[in-house]
Amino acid sequence: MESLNAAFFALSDPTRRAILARLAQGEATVMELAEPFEMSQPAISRHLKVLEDAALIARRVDGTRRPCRLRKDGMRAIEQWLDMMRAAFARNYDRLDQVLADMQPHTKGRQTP
Amino acid sequence: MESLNAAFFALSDPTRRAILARLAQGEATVMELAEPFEMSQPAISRHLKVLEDAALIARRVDGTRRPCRLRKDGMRAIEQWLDMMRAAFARNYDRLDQVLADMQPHTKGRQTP
DNA sequence: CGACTCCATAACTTAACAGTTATATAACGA
DNA sequence: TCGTTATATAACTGTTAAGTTATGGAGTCG
Repeated sequence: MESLNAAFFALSDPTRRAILARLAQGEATVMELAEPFEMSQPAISRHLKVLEDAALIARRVDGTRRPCRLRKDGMRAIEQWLDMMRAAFARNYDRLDQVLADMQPHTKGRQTP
Repeated sequence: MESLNAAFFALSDPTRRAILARLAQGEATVMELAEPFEMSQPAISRHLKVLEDAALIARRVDGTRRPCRLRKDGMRAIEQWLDMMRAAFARNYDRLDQVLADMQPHTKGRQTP
């Protein structure tokens, strides 16, 4: 899925995640979103474009402003992928020995003399 | 927060997601993981390193092989972030009037105090 | 030992990203 | 109309990513 690439990539940036967290509380304009960051407005505009292309936000037109709001499509795509992974994992993970193997702190394996 | 960067970034690549899907079915060596892809072995090794740094996989030592398996830490971090977002969103989005207001670009007046 | 397998690392190239400043557009307010 | 605000876009720069080939080490097996 091509859309997963964009969605996961968009979420890999802390500024963009912060923008999404802000938008979870409701609509906000570009300037309002930019305000908390030590970053130029064009930089924020580009982050917003990344989020929009990932179907994580949508914008509407209000005069000279472009209020942004969350869009759930991108999130849903991610959740579906996670569900799929979880299911596949659970299906093959019933074996207790593998569960136990997973619990060990990441092995360093010292076979080297 | 820092780990979310790495985890989301790791998942933004389709090759890496395919590797994870393969690992959901059980352990696999580097060569086994590389086999389905039209890509050199070093490329796969680097993808594996990205996944490992993101706490999405772990490797163990078995002779000359390095079998990889899924690790749930990275996934869990992502799920927690998604839960947090979902909660924040639901908290501010339950009110139907806001949903409706959000749908209609009705207001054009400024609220500037 | 010597050849072969498994894997990692280095060096390199190409492309994409994240930020900047400067500027353009469009709506608003006076 | 003119100045200001809100936003987008362009052009540029430094950084990082993803792939390649080449190579080397470590373990296995004849």
